Amino acid sequence: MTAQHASAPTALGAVADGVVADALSAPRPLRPGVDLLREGEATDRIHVLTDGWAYRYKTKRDGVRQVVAVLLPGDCANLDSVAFPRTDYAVRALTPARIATVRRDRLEKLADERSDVARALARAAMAENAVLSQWALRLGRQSAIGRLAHLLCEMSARLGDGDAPADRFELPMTQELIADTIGLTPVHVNRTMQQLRAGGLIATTGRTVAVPDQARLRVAGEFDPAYLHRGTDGTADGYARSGERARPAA
Amino acid sequence: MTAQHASAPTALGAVADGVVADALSAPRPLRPGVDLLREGEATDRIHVLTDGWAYRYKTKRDGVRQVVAVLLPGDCANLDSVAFPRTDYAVRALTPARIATVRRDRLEKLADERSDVARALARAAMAENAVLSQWALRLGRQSAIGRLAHLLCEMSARLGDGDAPADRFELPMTQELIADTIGLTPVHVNRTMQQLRAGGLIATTGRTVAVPDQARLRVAGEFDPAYLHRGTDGTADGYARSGERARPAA
DNA sequence: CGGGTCGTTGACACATTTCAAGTTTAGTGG
DNA sequence: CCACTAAACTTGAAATGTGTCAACGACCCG
Repeated sequence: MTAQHASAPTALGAVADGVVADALSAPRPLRPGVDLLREGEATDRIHVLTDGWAYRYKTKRDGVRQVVAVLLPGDCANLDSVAFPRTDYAVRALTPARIATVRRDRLEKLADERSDVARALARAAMAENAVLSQWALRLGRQSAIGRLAHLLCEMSARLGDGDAPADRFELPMTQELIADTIGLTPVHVNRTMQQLRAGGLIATTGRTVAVPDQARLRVAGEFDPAYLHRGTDGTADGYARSGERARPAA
Repeated sequence: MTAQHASAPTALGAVADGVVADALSAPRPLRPGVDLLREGEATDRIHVLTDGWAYRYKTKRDGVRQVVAVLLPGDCANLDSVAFPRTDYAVRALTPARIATVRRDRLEKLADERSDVARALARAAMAENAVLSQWALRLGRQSAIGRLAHLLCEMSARLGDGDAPADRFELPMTQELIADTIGLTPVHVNRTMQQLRAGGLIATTGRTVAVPDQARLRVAGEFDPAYLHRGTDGTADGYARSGERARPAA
């Protein structure tokens, strides 16, 4: 990796990673709870999280929130600002974090000159798409316990190493934030979490989550990591899928 | 427009439109209820809907569905197949439809040669992202009546002309499909629809929906069309936003 | 030690689902 | 053009998952 500042590979993928990473500014620290971007705000920079956790969220006029992405180091906070300068979401640090940036015009120029950069941008956007679609399924059609299990599976997978999910990880999200992520009430998240604990699906100590049996948690959350697109990457995408088929057409 | 076959502009935007449209195959007809793509299937083609309606959906093992996109003429069925050959959703025709395709390798080549094509792909993916985020907010945090109103606003806006939403339009979706789109039960969609009718927010005759007062429906659905990114486009994005701000940090 | 955030509990309200009929509409063949 | 069928839409009553309200407890940090 030829990165100048960033300490983790970005979500842009191997090829374009070096090029873009070199263009990133030195990371700037951000305190927990502080907004990196506000809803409806215009920005001329693309922000990459290099350390810590952050999240992207949308707010209704009554103040109710929905988290639409949990960001880990390497993730891009506002990828779509490449195309649409004005964000329709806010981004907030969850833990102490560090943020590197590239100016949009610089990234546009890079994308113009190097097609692999442009394609990496497209690819990253499409990967986010897959995650958001999965969240839609979860929010629209899964029970409280299923949604929570699914979220925990996702975090475990993302925090894990390659294909191996983390069997034990720090989850700095408060129950309120989890609620805003899976579309529930904080109280109900609490109760649902107790169900998972009672069922032996997870164990918690402070903010550490332990997953004794990934398989069981995945069943509970109906989780299949394919949508995260973290496999042996490249353009080919090495997941064995079960050839499920849709309901016959009427 | 220099399109060879496609009769409508694609979602790729003005610049790349011509180039890509020229590469599209002649549209092939598709009967309602037939799957264009199945979940987990690999494909080497990008499909563009040229006529009719279609939808993208995901299915849980128990058969429960969630629609993750409603496709109108010009929309791309599987944009992300550019990066990930295997789709994690299915696509099905809702009305008699027609589909044009480009081979992935051909599109990749185009994207490599012409950075405006690559950027149009990225832009299209990011636009889908914005819609999916909005859907997440809707599914996670809106009441039944709000979700339905929001969906109707969205369809009205998309079917309208430029900035002007359609005050009257055909909605070929069954109540069951609407239910699968907004994460409700068909019965409840029915009842919710009656509420909207009773409140004078919509009027229906067969599958024609009339919206007597867009403003009122938009209030009910907490709808702001900005996320659709259909304004005076280009890279600059001409929406006036209200400078809302997030809740103070802590 | 004090104040605040976060987690936990209980009792209750309510939106939405479920189940189980009908009724209307649209399509098809005689 | 009518009879027949299946799909779509409606309706009602009862079950239930999740939300709401309100309080208390645990922990952390200054």
